[in-house]
Amino acid sequence: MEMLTKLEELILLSVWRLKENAYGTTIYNYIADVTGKKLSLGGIYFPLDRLAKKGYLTAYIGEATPERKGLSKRYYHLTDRGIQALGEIKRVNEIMWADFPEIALSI
Amino acid sequence: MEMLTKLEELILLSVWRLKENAYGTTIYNYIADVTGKKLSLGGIYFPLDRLAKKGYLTAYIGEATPERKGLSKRYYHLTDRGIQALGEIKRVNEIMWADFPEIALSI
DNA sequence: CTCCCTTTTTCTAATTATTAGAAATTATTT
DNA sequence: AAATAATTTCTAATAATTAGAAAAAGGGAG
Repeated sequence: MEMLTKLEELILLSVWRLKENAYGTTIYNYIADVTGKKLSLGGIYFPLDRLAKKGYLTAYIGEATPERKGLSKRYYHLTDRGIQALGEIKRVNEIMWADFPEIALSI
Repeated sequence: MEMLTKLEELILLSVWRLKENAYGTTIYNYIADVTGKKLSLGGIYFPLDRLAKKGYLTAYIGEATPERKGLSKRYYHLTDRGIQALGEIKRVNEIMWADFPEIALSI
C-alpha cells in the first residue's frame, strides 16, 4: 500500500473516531481542534474523495433530519482496507516513536 | 507551528534516532526499512534542506574518514525547535490514536 | 411567498511537495 | 588513467494542499 499523506492519515483517523457522525464539517472541526493547526475546510473534501476512490472509505448521503439546512451531508465510513491501512500506520508509528521522550512544554 | 508533511515528520524522527550518523543515505535507508514503502533517494534531500531552512535541523559537513568516497556527507542534527516539533506531533498522535485497536495482520 | 441566513459541499487558481531518475562530485581501487 | 562506489544535486513531471469564492438547499422572518 502506498504511503498516505498526513492529511489523509488524520482524516482516516477522524472518521474512525467520529463513528456515525463523520462528514466534511465534523471531520474538519475534529482535526482543527486536536492539531490546533489552521487548515482549509474546503480543502478537506478533495482528500476525502480521494480516499473514497482509493477504497479506504465509503460515502453515503445522509437522510433528512428535522433541522437540516444546506446541501445533504455526505457521511463517510471506514472500509476494511481503511482499517488495515490505519493498522499499518500504527505499527510504523510504534517503531518510529519508540523511546521518544515526553517533552516539557515550553512556557 | 505549521503542520509538517509526513515525509518531514519521518525525516525528523530518523535524525533523532540515527543520532550522530544521520545523513541523506542513512535517513533514506532507515525510512525505507521501517515503512517498507518505496520512496526516492534523491527526493529525501529537498525536504531535508527545507527542514534546515525552517530551523528544525542543522547541517554540518562530515570530516574525512579513512575509507570515504563520493561527495562529503552532510550530517544533520535536531535543533531545540526540531525536538519541540516532534514533541507536539507526539502529543497529537497520542490523542488521535488513543484506543485504536491492534489489528490482526492479514495473511 | 420571497428574501435572507446558515450549513454544507463544490470548484478554481495559486502554491507547495513529492517522485523518478539522470547528472555531478570525489575518493578509492585496479 | 580508468572504473567504481558513495554521495549529493538537479530537473521536469506529477500530485497535494491552501485559500477563498461560489453554489445548493432548507428554515425562518417578514
